[in-house]
Parts: sequence; structure tokens; C-alpha cells
Amino acid sequence: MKIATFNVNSIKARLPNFLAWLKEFAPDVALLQEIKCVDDAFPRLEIEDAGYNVATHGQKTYNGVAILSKSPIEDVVRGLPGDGSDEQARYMEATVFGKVRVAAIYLPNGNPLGTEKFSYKLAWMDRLRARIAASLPQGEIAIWGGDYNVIPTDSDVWDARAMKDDALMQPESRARFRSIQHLGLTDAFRALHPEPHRYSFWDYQAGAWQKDHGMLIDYLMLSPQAADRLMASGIDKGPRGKEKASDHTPVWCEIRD
DNA sequence: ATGCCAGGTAACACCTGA
Repeated sequence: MKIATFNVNSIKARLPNFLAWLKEFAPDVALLQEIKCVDDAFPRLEIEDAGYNVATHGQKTYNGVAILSKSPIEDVVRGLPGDGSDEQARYMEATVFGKVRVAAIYLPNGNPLGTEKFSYKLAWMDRLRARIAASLPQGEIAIWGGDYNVIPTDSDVWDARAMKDDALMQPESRARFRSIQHLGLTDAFRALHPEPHRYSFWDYQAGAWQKDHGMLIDYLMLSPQAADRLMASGIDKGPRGKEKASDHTPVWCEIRD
């Protein structure tokens, strides 16, 4: 079973590229972020025609996540426990293929430092950790995939010094990312590819893609039961090189049935 | 030190992103 996470940076702006990628890469499950539309505006019919079931958790203009699967999508949960009055659509879970629990995550960016945006990011990470901690004892084959908006180590960015004041690099962000991993999750990409300077995001500006000035911020985090089935993983750089590309490219893994 | 580019909304400028 191939599972991919892809921050599309607007599903409407990306639709032709996205449909081409779906056909070519043919994931069994896709976890999407930044769909940037309400549920009713999601191009459901086009994606269903490509052979996928669709579940969305959208909002106007910003954020928004979705889960696509070749199987039925069951037991959908939208939002994180503890979100309260938080209206930002950044998290959803569902069961696919009758047995795999997947979550699509769009973690807050948190810039600039010293603002409520950064404290919101850290609080959101605490809620995510609590949700994962509560889920793991159920022993499911589970995957929390998405745009974590954290650069875990200096080797995950083209120039750590240039980014030192960025929310993605702060010790508080990194500590929370590690704390989530230490619950017992396996990073599907890094488990098989320890080499430094492999990226999933390149800014649109300053020729970052052409110069390979990127960062690794998209992750598929596996429960122990999923990690036991991990067969392969990778970063599909193809979509980033296309015209009208997202600034992210898909990260994928394959788990044994 | 700042903007670079891109998307959305709404209006032909501004916000957000990472």
C-alpha cells in the first residue's frame, strides 16, 4: 500500500498537475494539506473520476486538509481534541482499507517569533502530541502524515544560519517534534534514508528550487505496527519541477498489507 | 535589512506562507 503526503498549496490552482500526479504515481492513499477551499468547493468529482474516495476538512482561503483513498474512507474525525473555538482546519483522521488509521496534518507555521502565531504553533503541537499519545495504545497500523512545519535538525535545511530566526528551527519547535517522535513513532523517510540535505519544500522565491535551497518539513510518522510493515519510502521530486508547481513535493511510503 | 514568488480575496492592494 502506497501512502503519500502532499501539501498542494491550493487544490484548485493545482488541479491539472495534481490529477497528472495521481495518475502517474497512483498512491493508494493521499494526505493533502493547504487545499485552501471550503468542502463544497473541493474538486471532488474530478478526483473521484480518477478512482479515489474523498474526505475533506476545509475552510475558506487558508489551510484545509483532505484524505483520498482507493478504498472506502471510514470513521472520519475532523479537528484535534482540545481545539475548542479554534476554527483553523489543520487536522483530520480516517480509517482506510478497513484497518489503517491515517491522519492529515497541517501544523501551524508559527512565524514570526514573539507573536501569538508562535505560541499557537507550540500549543497546537502539544495538542497533537496528546492525540497521538492517546491513540497509540490502541495498537493500530497508524500514520500521521503531513506538513509538520518543523526543520528537525540543521541537516534538514540548505542553510541553518540563514534560517536561524525562523519558527521552524526554534528549539521549542524541535523539542516538541522530538517529543512526538519519542512516543514511539518512526519517520518513514528517515528510517530508510539517513543521508543529510534531502528536502520536501523549496521556496518559490530567489531560485530556491534551481539552487536546491530547500528544507525537509513533510513527514509520514508511523505507529510501531505501521513501522513493522514499512517496505520503502521516498520523496517524489517530480511534481516540484513542473510548471505551476506547489512549493512542496510529495513524501511517500509503502507498507506491507 | 528587505524583497524575491505564489495563491486567495476582493478590488486593481493586502494578507499569508516558510
